[in-house]
Amino acid sequence: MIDASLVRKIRRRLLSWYDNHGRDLPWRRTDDPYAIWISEIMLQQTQVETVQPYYQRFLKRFPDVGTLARARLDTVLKQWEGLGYYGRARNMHKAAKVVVQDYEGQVPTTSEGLMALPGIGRYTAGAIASIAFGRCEPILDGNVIRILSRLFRYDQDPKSPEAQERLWDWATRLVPKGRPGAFNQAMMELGATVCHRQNPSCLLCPVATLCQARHHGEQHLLPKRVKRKARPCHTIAVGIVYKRGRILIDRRKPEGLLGGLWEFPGGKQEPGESLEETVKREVKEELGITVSVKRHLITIHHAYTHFEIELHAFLCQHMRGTPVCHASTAVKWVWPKDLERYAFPGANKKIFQALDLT
DNA sequence: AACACGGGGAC
DNA sequence: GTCCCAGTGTT
Repeated sequence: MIDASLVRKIRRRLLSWYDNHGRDLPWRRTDDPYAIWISEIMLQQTQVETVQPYYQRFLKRFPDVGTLARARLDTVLKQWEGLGYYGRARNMHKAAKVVVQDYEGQVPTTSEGLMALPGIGRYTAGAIASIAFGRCEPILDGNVIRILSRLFRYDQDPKSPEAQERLWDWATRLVPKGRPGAFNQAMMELGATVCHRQNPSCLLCPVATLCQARHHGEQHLLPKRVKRKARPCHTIAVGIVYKRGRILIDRRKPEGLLGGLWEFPGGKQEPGESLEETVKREVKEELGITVSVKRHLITIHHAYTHFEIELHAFLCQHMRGTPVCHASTAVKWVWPKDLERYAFPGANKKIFQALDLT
C-alpha cells in the first residue's frame, strides 16, 4: 500500500508545493510556541478565516502564557465570545496556569507533555510538537483524513477505531524527520485549498498522479460519509427584566453548554405552558424573583450542533424578591451600555443587538 | 462507541 | 436545508 519510494515522492512534492503555494497566515509568521498553541486551539473545528481576527486580538490582549494565566476567566471568555466551543477557552486558561506553575512558564516540547495539558489531544499535541519544536510527530485532522482516504482509496468510515488506527499509521509513516511541521501544514493546506470536500481541484494537486481515488475517478466519493441524526427543536423563553433602567443578567455554570457565559434568565417551555408562563416560572426558578411579563419583544432562531432553538424574548418588570443564584453562578443588574462588557452566547447577542439595547 | 460541545461558511 | 471545519473530553 505504501512503500519507501512512494513516501519519498509524496513528501517531496507536498513540501515543494507548500513552499510555493502555502498561504501567508499569522501563525506561520511566528516561532513562539505559545502563539502556535493558541492558533491550534482556535483552529479546532473552526475555519481559518474565522480564526484570524480572534487570534490577533487574543495575542494582543494575552501576549504570553503568564499574562493568560493571571487573567480572569471572564476576561478570557470575553475574548473568545462568538468563536464557539467555549470549553476550549476554559481549558486553555487552565492549561496556562499549569504551564506557569508546573513548567516554569515553558510550553512542554514533547507530544506526551503537551497531551497532559487540558484541551490538547493527539492532533493538537502533534501539531505543536512538529510546528513549534520540530519534532517528528504526525497529525490527523479533517483535512489529513480526506487526503489520505483519497490518496490510498480508503473507503471505510474514518471515525471508526480501525480506520483511525490505519490513518494515524499512514500519517506517522509519511511525516519526515527533516521538516515535520512544514509537511503537516502542507497536508492541511492541500486539504483546505485544493483537495476540497466537493469538487477537488485535482488539476492543481501536486500528488494527483499518485492518488488512487483519482485513478479510479472516485475522489468525490471519499472519505466515506455517515448520515447524521436530525436535530430536535426546543422552544425557549427569556426575560429582559428591567428595574430603574438596568437589566438583569446571570452567569451560566462553569461546565457544559456555553459554560461561564452570561445570559438573560429563562428556559425551556414545558408542555401545556404559554411562553409568558415559561418566563415567569424560569425566572422564579433561576433567580427566585417574581416578574410581570409585559410584552413579546423578538423571536430568534438559532442552531447548535445537536439541537435548534426558537428563542423568545419578553420585556419584564421586576415585582418582588432579590435575585439569588440557583442554577447560575452569578447575577447582576447592568446598564444597557455595559452589556458589551460581558461574554454572551450568540443567540443572546442577537437579542440585544436587534433591540439596540446597548 | 457514542455523545456533547458553537458558530459560521459553502453549496 | 446539509455538511463540514487545523478536535477534545466525558460517559
